[in-house]
Amino acid sequence: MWALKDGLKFQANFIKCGFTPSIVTINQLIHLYSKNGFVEEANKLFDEMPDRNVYTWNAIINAHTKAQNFSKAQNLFDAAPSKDSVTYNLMISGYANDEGCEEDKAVNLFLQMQHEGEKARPDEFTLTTMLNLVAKLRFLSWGRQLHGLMVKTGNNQSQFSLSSLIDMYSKCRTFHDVMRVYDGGPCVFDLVSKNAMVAACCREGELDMAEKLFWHKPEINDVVSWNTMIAGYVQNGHEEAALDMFKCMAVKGLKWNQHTLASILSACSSLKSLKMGKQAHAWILKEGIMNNPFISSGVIEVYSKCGDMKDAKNVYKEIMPQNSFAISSMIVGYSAKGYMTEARRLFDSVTEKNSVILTAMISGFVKSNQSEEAFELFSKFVEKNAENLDALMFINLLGACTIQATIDPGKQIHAYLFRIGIEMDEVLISALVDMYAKCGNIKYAKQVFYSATSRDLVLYNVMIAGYAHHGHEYEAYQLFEEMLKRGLRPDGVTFIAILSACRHRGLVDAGEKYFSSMTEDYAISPESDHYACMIDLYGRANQLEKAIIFMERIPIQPDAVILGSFLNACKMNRNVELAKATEDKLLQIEGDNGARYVQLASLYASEGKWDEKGRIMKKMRGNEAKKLTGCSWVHIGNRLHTFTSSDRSHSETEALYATLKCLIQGLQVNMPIEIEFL
DNA sequence: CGGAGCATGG
Repeated sequence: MWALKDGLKFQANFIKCGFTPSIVTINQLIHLYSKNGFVEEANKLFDEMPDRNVYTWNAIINAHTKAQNFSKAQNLFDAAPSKDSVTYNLMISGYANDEGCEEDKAVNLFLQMQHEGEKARPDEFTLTTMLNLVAKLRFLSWGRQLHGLMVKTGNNQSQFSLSSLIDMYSKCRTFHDVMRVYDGGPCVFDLVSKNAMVAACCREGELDMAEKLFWHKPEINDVVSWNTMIAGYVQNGHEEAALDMFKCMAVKGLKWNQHTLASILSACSSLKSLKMGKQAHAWILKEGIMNNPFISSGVIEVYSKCGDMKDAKNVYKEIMPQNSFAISSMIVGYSAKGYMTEARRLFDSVTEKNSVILTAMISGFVKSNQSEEAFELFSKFVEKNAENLDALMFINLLGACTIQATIDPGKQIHAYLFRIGIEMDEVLISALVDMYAKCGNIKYAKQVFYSATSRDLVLYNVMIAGYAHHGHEYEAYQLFEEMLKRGLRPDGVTFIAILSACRHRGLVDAGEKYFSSMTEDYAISPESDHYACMIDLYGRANQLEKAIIFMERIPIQPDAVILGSFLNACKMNRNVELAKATEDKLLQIEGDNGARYVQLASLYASEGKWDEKGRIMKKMRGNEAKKLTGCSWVHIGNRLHTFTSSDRSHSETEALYATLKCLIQGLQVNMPIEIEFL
């Protein structure tokens, strides 16, 4: 192929001499120009050609699809006197890779192609492009059909089809099929297929396997291989390993790029490492890659996660355009610091609000315990923007219901989900089950759980926790067994749920059985929640001696969670001496947590040791520990009413206290009570 | 003379 300069020279010459080159030559020139971004030049050549063949049409269509001029490309496609597979493939790949929502056009062209017969039969190029598209859309059933067609037409043996199939099955979240393709493939993999396989393992959380593949013939690894591994570490919470790989890349003489830095920024955010984040930021500025939206939002995310909202804002002001993820990071950052006014102001200033931004604002409200605002914002938004809703936002809203323990908004959201026909995946179903369980309706939780077509570990975990929460320990055990039968491997969260089930009824034997099964059968190392559960269990079963022995055997430094449980166990078993010793340790760790002082104070009060209680309360004031005021609340209609102790601020306070008085009197004389609500 | 695959966000 010519260099661009030679092409231009050649064209100038033939114009000067009045010589007309062959179609093939002009086709090559059109191709050369389009590859270098000279679409206008290519167009001119095309327009002035006396004769054209199918290559000519393909070259000019290619020029326009690559320049994202789809209407022009489509017009040329429609006008082309003859079309072959390449003509179709160009259009399909153009629509498939477009950022807009033109995917259906790619699918329609693919379907149209089936009627073309010999002239334009779908080939390996068509099938890999289509696999790429269904991977992007996560349409597993279409992917399977394309795989079938590939096998039928004998197009499943090349490295291209191999990598596309691995990628498609991996992105459609069926690792089982990835392995089938991998095991059925050839002995030798090219680099792209290898990289696709490493990425698939990382996506599945199979890091050991990913590492094994990566370090097999490491000399062929390229920047993509390294980026894949780094991203895999970050996504699986191994930020330190990612940073090691990042440094190692430089040693091996491989150059970092935007993908590398995007993952590294994400690692810095997770580690809350402002220092490393700033170093990455400096490198990014030097390389001039701030215009990449992944990078700019990543930098903002670092500052915002580290709580440095001043610098986050400075960066935010500099970047243009401000993409949704940058805005979202700012809102989340403000919310985490409790700057809800700033968060709201930024949110209101955004003219084009999409679901990413809305979800950030809603999640900010939920996390700062302003569930009412979250609901209000949602209903306001939903009126004018009903099509722009996604699952994550509903998961946040359901989280708000769970925190408030208010079932009515939860039910409304559930009904709404049905009405808009959103895809009910495991995550959404889990959020619904959790909401119903924590809002007190285990029956609905169960119904939703059994309505799910497939159940993953998280879904089992929330259901088991739901049963435990409601004291249905038998159902919890049964579900745990069912989960094992279906080949799911329990994790630490499962055991917290199952141990809680034991704890509620003081079922010591069962608890001990599950606790040892966790460490021995599943090699899960217990965390403080597990230890706390066991101590609580012994406490409730009035077996303080066992709790004491258990405490001594805990291999980790007891933290506030463990000591808190132990203190409760002492309280339940009326061992004030031991409680006092625990108290000192606890206050050493958590001197600023007011709730601890209250816990201690109530322990002494229950023993009638008023002097001790006074001593603790004094100590609390001395340390300026603050306890959040406990409150009760009730949802009526669309309003939330909250009440704190001896609170008379409610607008209906007189009527409320009158009703309360009436209720108390009714209870005292043991009479049926009739109350009319407003 | 042409067309395809792997790595980065809530």
